[in-house]
Amino acid sequence: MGVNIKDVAMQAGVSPSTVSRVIANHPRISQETRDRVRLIMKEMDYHPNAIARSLVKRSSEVIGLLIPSTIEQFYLNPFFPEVLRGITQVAQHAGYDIFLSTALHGLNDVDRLEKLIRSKRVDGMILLTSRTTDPLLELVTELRIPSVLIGRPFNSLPISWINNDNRLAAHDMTQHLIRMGHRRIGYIGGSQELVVSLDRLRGYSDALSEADLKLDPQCIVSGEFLEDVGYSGMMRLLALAERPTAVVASDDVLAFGAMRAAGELGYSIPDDLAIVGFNDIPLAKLSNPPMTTVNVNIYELGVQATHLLLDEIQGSVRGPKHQIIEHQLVIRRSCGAWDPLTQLQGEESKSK
Amino acid sequence: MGVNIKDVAMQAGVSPSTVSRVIANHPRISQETRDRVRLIMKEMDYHPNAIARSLVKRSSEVIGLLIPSTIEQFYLNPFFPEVLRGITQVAQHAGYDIFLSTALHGLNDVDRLEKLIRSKRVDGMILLTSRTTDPLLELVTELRIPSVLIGRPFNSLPISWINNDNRLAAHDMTQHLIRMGHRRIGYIGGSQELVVSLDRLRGYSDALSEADLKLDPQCIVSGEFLEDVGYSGMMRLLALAERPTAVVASDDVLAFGAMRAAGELGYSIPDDLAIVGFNDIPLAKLSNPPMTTVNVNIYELGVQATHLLLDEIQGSVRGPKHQIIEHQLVIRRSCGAWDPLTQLQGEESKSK
DNA sequence: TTGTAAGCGTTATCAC
DNA sequence: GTGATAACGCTTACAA
Repeated sequence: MGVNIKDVAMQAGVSPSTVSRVIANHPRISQETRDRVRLIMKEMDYHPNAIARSLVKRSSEVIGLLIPSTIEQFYLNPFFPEVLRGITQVAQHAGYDIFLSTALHGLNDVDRLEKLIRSKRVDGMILLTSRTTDPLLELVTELRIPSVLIGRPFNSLPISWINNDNRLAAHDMTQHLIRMGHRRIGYIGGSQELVVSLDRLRGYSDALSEADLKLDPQCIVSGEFLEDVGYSGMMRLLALAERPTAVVASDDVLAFGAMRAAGELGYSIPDDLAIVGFNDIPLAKLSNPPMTTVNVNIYELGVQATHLLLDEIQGSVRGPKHQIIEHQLVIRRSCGAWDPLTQLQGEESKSK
Repeated sequence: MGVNIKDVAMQAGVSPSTVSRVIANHPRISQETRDRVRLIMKEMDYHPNAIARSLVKRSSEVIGLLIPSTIEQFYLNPFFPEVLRGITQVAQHAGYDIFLSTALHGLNDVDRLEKLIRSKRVDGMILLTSRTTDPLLELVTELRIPSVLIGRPFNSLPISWINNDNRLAAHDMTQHLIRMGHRRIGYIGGSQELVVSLDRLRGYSDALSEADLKLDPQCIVSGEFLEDVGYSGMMRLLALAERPTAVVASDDVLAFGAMRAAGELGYSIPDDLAIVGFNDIPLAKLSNPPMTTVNVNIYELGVQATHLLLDEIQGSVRGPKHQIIEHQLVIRRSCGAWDPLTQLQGEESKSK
């Protein structure tokens, strides 16, 4: 049905190889034939078959993205579209397409990933999270497929990664609350299996001990990165005999849930309770009051991850590379540290 | 490097065709050889090359998703991840993967789409929006590739689609405001090129004329589905000599922006101003006050679109099919019609 | 500068 | 039941 390279060749009175060379912009081809073949291609409305091309070139110009199987958590968190936006931006520019691995219902993540890679449909992988024990990470290093992790491996593994300094960010944010006079600070975190959760928790606890505040396990709750978890976590914290006066949530979505809980119970933020989040998702500035959070530059994480991956695919790097993306504390009103002067300079004040 | 079907065949002492049949679960194959081949496949850690398979079968078991070129607008609106969630859920179950078309920076949408389809990398397409004149829609019908539109074609085209009754939904929502006593109601809409915008605007205007309220063009502003547009749109409405007492935003993201503008100017919602949105994104219930909106069942749109597409790909349907997904008004507090009684029954009250 | 021919790793069509 | 063999549409030595 479709017109193929042979048809074009025949029509142009050349061989298929010549057509192929024209497509590939091969240098040693006469301007005349090049023009003629191009014309015929247009006339016949020829489009190369990418599948056939991939088969012989053993590369697909496609980047794979593995969506963790905890699929709802992922899609409901605005982190995902934002990092995807960064990834597509760079991929698009380089002529790469993106493959979302989702097939094979019932198989576990490892098998899904192995199948995706071994089926040769992608040239490289971007992994969107890392866990303390992470078979996916082990698999990609074992299969030696170009890959980049957004996050950091818990154990040392030969894989490239892009990350924030999550410990430092959480430390700075907690310290900010301490400096504002808070002495009892709660923490609502994501799943303890996720490395990012541990790093942020560590920063929180580091800041407390630096200030000679004791770490009370009662003040720490954790679950998935879901709004409901923030909600119920906050309920628990507020039910404590000795209530915290400030709460660090390790994700804006958690902070939203926390604010909702506090609001329903009649607490006023930030007067009765300071709440801060993490990530600076687009809606963080729209909450009421606007949320103090950490801008981790999600988009930039996606961008740099893709650059790193493309470098690796194109063989221009040897060995894994790492990169830390800057973060900024974004002080808005939910922490109670709103300085009207800064409002004159812009909509929000960024420190660090 | 990788082990292929020939290697397996040799090792198992059979022909490649036999191995292929084992993979395909061909019925006429002896249990004995089947078991032996399976064993060898495991031992050699063989994984079929999907590319080679696609080439000969002329199908990829991949669904294409075209991201409109106004990429930011898309990613920043939670509609996207939510519909993607529905799509992946069904695709995954059917063993299909998802391809996000993003490549070919600089080419326009039409060329991108044509290239994607003609390159044979996808078996079918899901289109995420429709415009009043939409070359993409024309292209997919012309190329006769299985496709489903989420939305509806503006002009009659032989394409399957899934949609809400957007006119009715906007009508009902506007009517709801009218019944609450509002006589001057503003409208903040998405781009006029989008069919969904027109349908919702139509519902709004229908409701007004049914109530013998005149349609004032001054009261209607439109732009992209971006928070900023809601913000500036609201500013404009509030600057009118005769201010509206209620505003219908044709998207929750617009409504968020509208609420932000009203908040900054010191209006209290819903006391001074009622604001309602559209779509019921996850964060709508978290706004302050919680947002009255229309639940259009985004996830379900994705699910049904994919079902329809798979039916079409698998050839089990002839001719385009259409389907309307139910919507529900979700009455929260931003419209001022909060009935404390309903709070006892659940977190929100749904009518219709 | 261009053509010939041998793959790339599968599946499908015949035979036997 | 199983095995040759010919596609699928393209790229790339190797020749010319």
